[in-house]
Amino acid sequence: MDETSSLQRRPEGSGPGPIRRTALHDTLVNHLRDMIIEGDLEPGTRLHEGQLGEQLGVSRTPLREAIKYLASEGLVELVPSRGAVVKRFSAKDVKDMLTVLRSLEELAGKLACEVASDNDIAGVRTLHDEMIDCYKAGDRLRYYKLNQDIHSAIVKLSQNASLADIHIMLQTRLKRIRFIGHEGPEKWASAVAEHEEMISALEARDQSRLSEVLGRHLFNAWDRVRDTL
Amino acid sequence: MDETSSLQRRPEGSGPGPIRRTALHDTLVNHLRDMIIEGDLEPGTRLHEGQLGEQLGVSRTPLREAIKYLASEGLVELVPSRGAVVKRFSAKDVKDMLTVLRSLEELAGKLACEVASDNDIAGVRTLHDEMIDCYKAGDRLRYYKLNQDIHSAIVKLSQNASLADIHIMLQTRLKRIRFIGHEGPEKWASAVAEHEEMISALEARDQSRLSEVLGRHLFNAWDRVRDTL
DNA sequence: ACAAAAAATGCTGCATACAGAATACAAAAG
DNA sequence: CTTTTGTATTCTGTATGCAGCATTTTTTGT
Repeated sequence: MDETSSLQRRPEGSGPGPIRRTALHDTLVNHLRDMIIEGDLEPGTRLHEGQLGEQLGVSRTPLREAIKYLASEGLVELVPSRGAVVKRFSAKDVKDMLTVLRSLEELAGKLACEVASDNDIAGVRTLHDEMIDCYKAGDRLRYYKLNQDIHSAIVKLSQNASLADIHIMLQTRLKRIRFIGHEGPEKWASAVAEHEEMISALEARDQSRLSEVLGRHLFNAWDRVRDTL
Repeated sequence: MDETSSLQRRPEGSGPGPIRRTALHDTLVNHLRDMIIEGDLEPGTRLHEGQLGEQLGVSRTPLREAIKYLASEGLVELVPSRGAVVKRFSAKDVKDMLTVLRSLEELAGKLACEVASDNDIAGVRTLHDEMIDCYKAGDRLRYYKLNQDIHSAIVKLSQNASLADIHIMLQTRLKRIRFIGHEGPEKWASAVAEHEEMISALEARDQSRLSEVLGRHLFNAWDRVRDTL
């Protein structure tokens, strides 16, 4: 039982932490989500309850609950009497998602310009500067993460919970795809340029310009991955 | 065991149906969703596994799975060690949802004008005419349902699966609210007028006009329910 | 009589057990 | 050699049982 690592209820006094230990359900959901996003579970793969449960050191019951949760999130598909399989997205699916995402980010941009505080905007600027550093240093992984953080941050500035929810959901579904699409240097440069524009538009609280840039940015993103599908 | 009706696995040869009988999971999810929407389970209510399960004639396991599914849908909230409670939406939450919904419907309108076939548009017209009949007959319940159907139909015309998904999700969350907001005659009339405009814009494939009407329609919808919160 | 501690109750969280469906395999017939 | 049918295995779907946490009630001390 040495290989069945890391997911079961924390054994003992795990630190003096009065920190509310995250429920197993959440842990499982996050873990499975990551496995799907990172490709450990490829699209079309059947989620084998017995095997997967043993592998994670959890019994079938909480595992099934987590799977149902993910099904509602749209990451896996439930087939009656046959369990769950990792959902496969077609090129059109991806394009459709990006279309919606674009619309949502345009909305978020407009709202953010209206309601965000100067302080919040400064926070985004900080993220942006960090990201630029990563770009210069060629640190793709951290760049990628900060990139996403910035988009999420702008959405948060809109102070619309529902918008943020859906945005995260779509981002999650798309993460798998973007994980693949590693664009070349020239496209990367243009993406960075778009980000520069975004920030300055945000700081100027220029609704239409920010909205336009966000839209263009995502449109280009589609252009960057369309071939890889 | 006479009162525990109707949800357990179909007893026997239930018809000669080669129809794939819906899995219990789906049935449960739909049932619980309806109970929440229709107010059988009010916001803040704890979903008592034992009691609820007995009431529905199902054991706790599938019930818990259904609850997790609904949690991901955003209808209930999971509280660690305390089960699930029906989520309560604040006035701002509703406004935020309507803001997003508006943006999505505007997008759907634009797309629909581009890609929908004449046939599909005719189908929406049919629904519309039916709805008008209900309006004239004062049949609020059917009017309400057709109203929603029309909006969903327009979204479907956009042929964007992701858009449709999210739209349904938001509509579901809002159903509870709309269930309450019974507007007066004058507001009802204006809503009908807006629908007239929608249809004619759609038939003319006038993107910007359709988009504008859809947006205005939802804005007014907010105006209609804002006091009731 | 009031406050604090301790016991008791009820519910959730997880694991296990059992039944039914689907699939894979094997044997037999064409 | 192919096809079909019967059987065996495997996995899902559901029920039940047990342990731990939360809350409420009771008891005890001042």
